[in-house]
Amino acid sequence: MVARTGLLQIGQVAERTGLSLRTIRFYEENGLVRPTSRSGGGFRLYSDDDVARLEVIKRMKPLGFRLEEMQELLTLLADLTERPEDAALTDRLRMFHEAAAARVHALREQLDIAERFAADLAGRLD
Amino acid sequence: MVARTGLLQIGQVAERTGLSLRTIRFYEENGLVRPTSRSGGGFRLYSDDDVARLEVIKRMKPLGFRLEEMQELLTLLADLTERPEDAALTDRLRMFHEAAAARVHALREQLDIAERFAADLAGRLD
DNA sequence: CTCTCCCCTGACGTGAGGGTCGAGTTGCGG
DNA sequence: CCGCAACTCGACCCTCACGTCAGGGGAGAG
Repeated sequence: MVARTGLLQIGQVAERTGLSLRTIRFYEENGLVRPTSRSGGGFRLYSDDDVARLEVIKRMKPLGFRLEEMQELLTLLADLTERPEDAALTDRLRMFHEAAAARVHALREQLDIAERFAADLAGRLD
Repeated sequence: MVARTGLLQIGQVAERTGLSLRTIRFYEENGLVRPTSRSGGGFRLYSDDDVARLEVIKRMKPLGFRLEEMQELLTLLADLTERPEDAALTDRLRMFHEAAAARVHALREQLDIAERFAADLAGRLD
């Protein structure tokens, strides 16, 4: 039985987020999400905040950022909620937004090409 | 000066297709596109058909097929133009089309998530 | 001839994970 | 308390589609 402390084991986190155990551990190795604590035996124990962080990463993934960049963006967003006035932070965020917009554009083009190719294939099926 | 035989060196093909030299060579290593011939010194010489083949591959890429699958699809399409009656070929093509449609769907979802995330970022820039 | 490109092969690196393994942990039922 | 199934651990190798680097060869201009 899991304690009602709200801490989850990696398997439960995986179920909740749709990420694989391996992926979650991989993110930790790369400094993206460290579990709040460990059990006596060494099991990773995640807080709701940890899970939220993982879910943000999951939402970022389609943008094609690298893990390193996602890490930067996560800490940037955290810093910004603490010091929203900081111009340097805002500038950095603007750059991320531009990159995201560019990526959205690229994704739209890919979708377009993919749709046309699928239509071509369909045309062959007469 | 390049001979007017219509044969292109790899660099010219790269320029024409937007693929990198490395990528073109890699495709050859994996049996996707073999240059029609070689110069005396061993330079790859590509015909227009070769280039067309590369361009088909480029259009397939957003669908996320693996190189092996692209190769199969390319030969399948070639076989189909020769024997359009063959039911086995048509079936195989139908499977490719289904996979393509699924991938298009997935791409659309990714685009959706990406757009929402970009909008979130924009919202932070007030 | 040299100079300057362009091209060659071969080997190793990278990014984001996936698979597998043997060993240790947890916690329930009895 | 013991047994046991389910869960987890770290460590390792595998994959895919290239990028990158090293060391060399070919083509044509001057």
